[in-house]
Amino acid sequence: MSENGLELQPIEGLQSLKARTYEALKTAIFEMNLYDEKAQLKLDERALALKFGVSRTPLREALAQLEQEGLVRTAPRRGIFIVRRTKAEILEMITVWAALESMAARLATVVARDAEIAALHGLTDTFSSADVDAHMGEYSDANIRFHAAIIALSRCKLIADITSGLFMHVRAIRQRTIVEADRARRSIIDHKEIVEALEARNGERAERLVREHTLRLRDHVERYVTID
Amino acid sequence: MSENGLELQPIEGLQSLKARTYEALKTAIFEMNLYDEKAQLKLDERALALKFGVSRTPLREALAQLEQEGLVRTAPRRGIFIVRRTKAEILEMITVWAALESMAARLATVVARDAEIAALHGLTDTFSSADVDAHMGEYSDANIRFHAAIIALSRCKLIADITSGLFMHVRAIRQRTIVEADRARRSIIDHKEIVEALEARNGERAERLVREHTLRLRDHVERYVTID
DNA sequence: AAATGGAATATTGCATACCATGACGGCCGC
DNA sequence: GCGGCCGTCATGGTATGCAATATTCCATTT
Repeated sequence: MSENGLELQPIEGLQSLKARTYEALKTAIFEMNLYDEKAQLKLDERALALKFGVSRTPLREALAQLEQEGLVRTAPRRGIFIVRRTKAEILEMITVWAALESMAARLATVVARDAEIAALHGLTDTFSSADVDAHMGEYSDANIRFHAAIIALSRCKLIADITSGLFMHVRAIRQRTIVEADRARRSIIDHKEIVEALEARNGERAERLVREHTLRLRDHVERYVTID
Repeated sequence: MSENGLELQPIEGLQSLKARTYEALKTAIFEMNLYDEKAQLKLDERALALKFGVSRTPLREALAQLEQEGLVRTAPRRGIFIVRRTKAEILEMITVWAALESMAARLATVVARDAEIAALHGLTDTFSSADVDAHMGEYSDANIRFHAAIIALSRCKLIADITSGLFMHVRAIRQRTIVEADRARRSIIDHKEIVEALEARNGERAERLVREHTLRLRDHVERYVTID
């Protein structure tokens, strides 16, 4: 790459402390939400500042951003608390997801190129209904990428932004969700029907299929997943 | 209320400077976007701190939140810039709005009570197609409240939050939009059909009507509204 | 012994001072 | 005369210190 052999990737290493602290906190909060379950939801500014090796100022600015994003809630003289999503909130997120992805599918039938839609086959055809049980992990990955692909095909950056923000909150639950085999089989069928609708440029049908598919996920979570 | 007759509401008057600065900046940015058109997009931390009578610290925390929200962008040593939305971004926002409000209408057919749906008549029946021309201002208000009411009926707080965030960005454009009389007449008819679908508890139809209604607005903006 | 009030402590909110860095202008050299 | 380089200045980034307030515990009183 570089003429003198030095691996100098476009710097990128030196952002502001605020930005780096923001990212670090985000992942830290995510980790805590995953593993520590009921553990300490209370954070301490100075302890965090010490832990990250920065002053309280950039840390507080990062916290202000996270508060705006709804990940933490700061109570004066009480501490900073990690906001834990209730099951109702998770369900609302999946509902919004359904609305946005179904709209994305509609848009995709208008703006996506044939080749792009055809590429979706690579995320569905590799899994036959038979061997889903054996490769559940891989399928879960392909599942997520399939939905992300549809959103990308819509060319709507705002939908992509909002859904990625939602995904960040939901993935903790999603990983906890036991995806039974029969749901996966149904999912695969759904996906193939969605691809067919996209290829037929049938916006109404694609939208409806995606919506129903995701709303089924919501109902499943509502019935069988327990949070807290 | 209180046993000794004293009317003591929990003070509530004093928020943190950060919160108040945040609100003040938000409205200030909105005002600038409305009137100053091409005017100064560059802000100065110290000048703003002086203007608001606070130190740079709470001001910067408020700016961090606004940056997270996408209203401003801060460039080191260059200044803080008000982010101006492009027309494409506005169109994306209306598209997302269509997706969310149509989903809200669907949800409303399930969870809303009859009385709540009936209350929508108060926002539509007062305007006959005839006298729309005379009371365009009032109609514009009722129009906005009608859509807000549908979202409220869905009982989905997340949809309400996201759409109110979008509205904040779009209203500057919405106010600039010349709502011609024939669009208003069409709009009234649409609204009445939507109320009918809600009363009939026809989720599919309510969703479709709301979606098409809002997507028509998008197409109108795309064709006839110029930004910048 | 229990309850209440006060004091001490701990923790956040805010302000100020300093630092690092990029922009801009002047000066020097070609 | 023009262009490049260097120095100064302006501006956002960071650290630290002080003030305000909530919490908690202990002492005193009933």
